[in-house]
Amino acid sequence: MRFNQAFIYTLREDPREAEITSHKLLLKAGMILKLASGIYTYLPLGFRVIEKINKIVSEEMDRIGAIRLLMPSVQPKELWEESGRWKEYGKELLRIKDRNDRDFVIGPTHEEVVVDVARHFVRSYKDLPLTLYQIQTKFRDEIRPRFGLMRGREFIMKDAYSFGKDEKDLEKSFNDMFNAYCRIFKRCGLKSRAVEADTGLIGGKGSLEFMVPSSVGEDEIVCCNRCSYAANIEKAESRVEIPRARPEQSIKEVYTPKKKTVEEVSQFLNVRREEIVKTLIYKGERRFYAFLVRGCDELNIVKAKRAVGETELRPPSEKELKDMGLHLGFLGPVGLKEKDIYVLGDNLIKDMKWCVTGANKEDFHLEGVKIGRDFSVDMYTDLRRVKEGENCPVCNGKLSILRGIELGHVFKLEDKYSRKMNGYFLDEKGKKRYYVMGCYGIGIGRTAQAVVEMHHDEKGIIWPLTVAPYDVEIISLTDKDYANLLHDELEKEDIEVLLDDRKESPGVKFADCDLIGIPIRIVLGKYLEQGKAEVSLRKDREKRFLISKHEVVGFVKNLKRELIKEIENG
RNA sequence: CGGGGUGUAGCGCAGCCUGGUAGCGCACCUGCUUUGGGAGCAGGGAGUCGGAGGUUCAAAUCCUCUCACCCCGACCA
Repeated sequence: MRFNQAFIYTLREDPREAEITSHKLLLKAGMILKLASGIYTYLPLGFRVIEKINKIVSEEMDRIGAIRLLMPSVQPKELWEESGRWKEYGKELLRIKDRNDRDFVIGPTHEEVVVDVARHFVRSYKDLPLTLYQIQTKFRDEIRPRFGLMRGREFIMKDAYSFGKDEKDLEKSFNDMFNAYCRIFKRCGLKSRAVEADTGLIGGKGSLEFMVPSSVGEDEIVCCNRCSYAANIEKAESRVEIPRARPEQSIKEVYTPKKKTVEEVSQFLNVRREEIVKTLIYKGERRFYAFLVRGCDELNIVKAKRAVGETELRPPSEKELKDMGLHLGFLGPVGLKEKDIYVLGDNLIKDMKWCVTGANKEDFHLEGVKIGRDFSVDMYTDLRRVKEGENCPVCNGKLSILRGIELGHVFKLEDKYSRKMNGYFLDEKGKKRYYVMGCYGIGIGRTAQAVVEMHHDEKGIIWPLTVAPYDVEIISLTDKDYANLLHDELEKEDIEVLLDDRKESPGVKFADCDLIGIPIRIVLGKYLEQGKAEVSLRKDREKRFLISKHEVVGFVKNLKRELIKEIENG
């Protein structure tokens, strides 16, 4: 490909809309163009990267026997009513009407459609297990699109769905998929890490996310320094030393004027934060809940939601609090039952013999409160957010918290959708049974951007060869004829080559080459008089090779092979 | 949805406070020169000043409303 034909337009200045490096670079290098918030055109260069990733993904899917198809992105409401998600999904689901006023959705995911496909054809246990996948554009009306392709509203996703006879089939498909994902991210030049995760809206039991550690990641992951334990903060657990408690006392009301925060109360009453029980009131779809955690802990809202089976929890309004006779800053568990509030306690408060709580009365707290005697808890569970430095729940090692970009997610769905949508088959005994399903996603665009985030320098992108838009860029400074010849020869050898044939100064060509990030560069310039071309790598410009004209093609072929091997060996 | 910010040529910005009919750099077009790290000279094209309404002899500039986009938070496979 010649630059003049390639539709490449780079930006000289930083685009104002971008904040993080990978987003800036994708825009500057002319890889993507924004059309609306969270909606992007993949320009020719960016699209080549997408296609490279798609190819790696489909090769790995094919390797584990998954079958590719393509499902519609516009889907009828009826299907979503069958699964119950027409009601559940909320505003993120883009709903549209056709000319006859019939309701449709733009697919944010394809469980419904794929079950519909399977149930049309798969009636016998002999057809199982089966895994179907597609690579397709999806739409989720995200509340806040951000960081370019990192969190778009329209985005390309590989989604796969496995259908099995039983748990054993599911286990096998799940493991195959897990291994495929490891290979995919490795081949893209990324160091991914699988972490335990909350299953969220899609539901089901087992769930692992594939994360790439990065400071710009939107998720927090908890990792053990000793064993392989790793979990999304939403799900993570830990072991905590519980300090020795004070002896039991009788309950006593104390005057605490304007002391609203745990910190203030702790200082004013001279008690440790661990001795205070913090009461957080939330309103769900069904009722009000009180979540009790130690004063030194924070409530993990995802765990809270899971515990009460609510999809949404919001803090009560001032009026709602007032109506219940409660005061922000002086909330406490004593007497909440009478107000018909469901009380949940974090596991760590269960054995407290003595604590300080709000008195549910302006400017007063209670001391010497004892659980069971002074108030009761409807349910104990893990509600707290894990903190850096706590102990690993598996091996007691130290936990650290880092940020990560979620690139893939594998779920065990079991029969959640097949049951609701009557997706069944007949087993060996002719008995009707529901598909045991798994679902597996990879964000393609997000993966592309994560690669940029991990591989760049101050000059631009440094594509790993496996996902680079081109393998080689030729910068021709003198001899046009030879440049053209070399270009054609390389193409003949299946080397993807970009020849910069623009009438630009050398500086511009070098700068663009570094910005766009093609892994191998061939400069045809002053050494051409000696019959030599100059070959260098984007990742290390210090190393340069002067290669005789007739050996260039062979040399580059070798180089490409080596670069690929390097990536695949990690 | 709450808080903050920005909309002026393809991109990045100045002009707005103090109203007088739009400017800079880059990019683009033409010509000549230049050619190993974002070239020089000369000439040129390009803007409903986000939109609507209002105030005024006169609005990019002042007022009201509105839309879009960005950031933080809430939220989210």
